[in-house]
Amino acid sequence: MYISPTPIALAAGDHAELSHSEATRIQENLDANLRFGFLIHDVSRLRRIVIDRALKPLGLTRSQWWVLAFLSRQDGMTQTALAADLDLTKVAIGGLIDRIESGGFVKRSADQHDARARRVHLTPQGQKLVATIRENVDIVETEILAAVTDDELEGAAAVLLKVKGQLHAMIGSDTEHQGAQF
Amino acid sequence: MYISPTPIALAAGDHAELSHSEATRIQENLDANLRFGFLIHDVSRLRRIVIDRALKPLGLTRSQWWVLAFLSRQDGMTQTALAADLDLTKVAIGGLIDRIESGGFVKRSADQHDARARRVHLTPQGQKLVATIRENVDIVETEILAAVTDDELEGAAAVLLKVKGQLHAMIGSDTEHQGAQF
DNA sequence: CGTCTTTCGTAAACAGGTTCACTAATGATT
DNA sequence: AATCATTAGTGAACCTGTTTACGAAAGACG
Repeated sequence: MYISPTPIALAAGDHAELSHSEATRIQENLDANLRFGFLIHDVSRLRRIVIDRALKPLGLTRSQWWVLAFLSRQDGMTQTALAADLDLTKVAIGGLIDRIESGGFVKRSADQHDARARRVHLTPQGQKLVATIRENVDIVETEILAAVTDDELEGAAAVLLKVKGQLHAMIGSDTEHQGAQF
Repeated sequence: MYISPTPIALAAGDHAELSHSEATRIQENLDANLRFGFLIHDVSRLRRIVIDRALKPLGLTRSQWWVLAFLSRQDGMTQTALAADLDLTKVAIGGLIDRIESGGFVKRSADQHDARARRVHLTPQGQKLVATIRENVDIVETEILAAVTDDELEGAAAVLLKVKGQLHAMIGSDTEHQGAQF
């Protein structure tokens, strides 16, 4: 295992033997990096909570709504196609659709030309719901970002895009698709 | 249920009857907002994947490491205290510690003064591991942010902090604690 | 026409979260 | 001292995701 030459035993509490300025500068950079990671994590988590809470009275979770949203753009997708678009495994999609189907918002049907594939269709009930929910999500999303200006948003988005690109590069070229263009 | 006056039937594909400039301007703002939400979500998800993958050979998950990290700052916390610091429910902490304990990195002990409380201690094995893992996480975190400058990072962090504040306000004053000061 | 490989979906077992309901112990209050 | 509310931790049921393993159908190719 590779061991970093940088002394990081902060947690253990001993960084007394280092030259102050240099050690703290490095440490501060590391901490800034870590803090940014936590910040991302926190914002994402809180956003999830807020949106889920807004959706709860409508009887759907955010993941389930997300599936419906994709289906409303292209009805009758196969589960594999959905999995690719939503960046989930086929197994995860399978379970998700199980639950949405038991709620009556979606229906599976056999593909005409491929006996393995099962195509997923919105029911009329699902079609009705998806527009309503989209509105609710928009409202919440707008409220979340009410505290920042358009310029700030744009700048932050640009930075996050860079980070996302770097993450993709680290994960490897097998996950190159760009995700939702919603 | 409140229905937004803004026409958002984008998903259904009909926005032809609206005056172009006004409708598209509104729509573009909404889309920008939504895109930002997805971006946050994506970056958070990818970051999770990258860090988990780096930690996997060490035999721990990110959540488990995170518990160890907090314990390394303050050994012998109660589960409830851990739950508050990590922003998890007591149940989640309970299960997490079950798994960490079965890995031998942590040990529960009875509190001397409160028969209900169980204090969680790092084992020597856990102490050894936590420093190593902290290094690995730092390395990965630094690599993730290698593509952006310090200034960009700072600016984006400021925006995210605003968003986080807004999210906290939306969730309510019951979740006011500031989270990790790592 | 047979193999051989790939692809679609599912099952099982697990990690990580949630809420709701419960126990047991503590502490406050009468 | 007896009661009553609060707190610490767990159990059960659920949702969301993973990896691994599999069956069944499709496609490729000698």
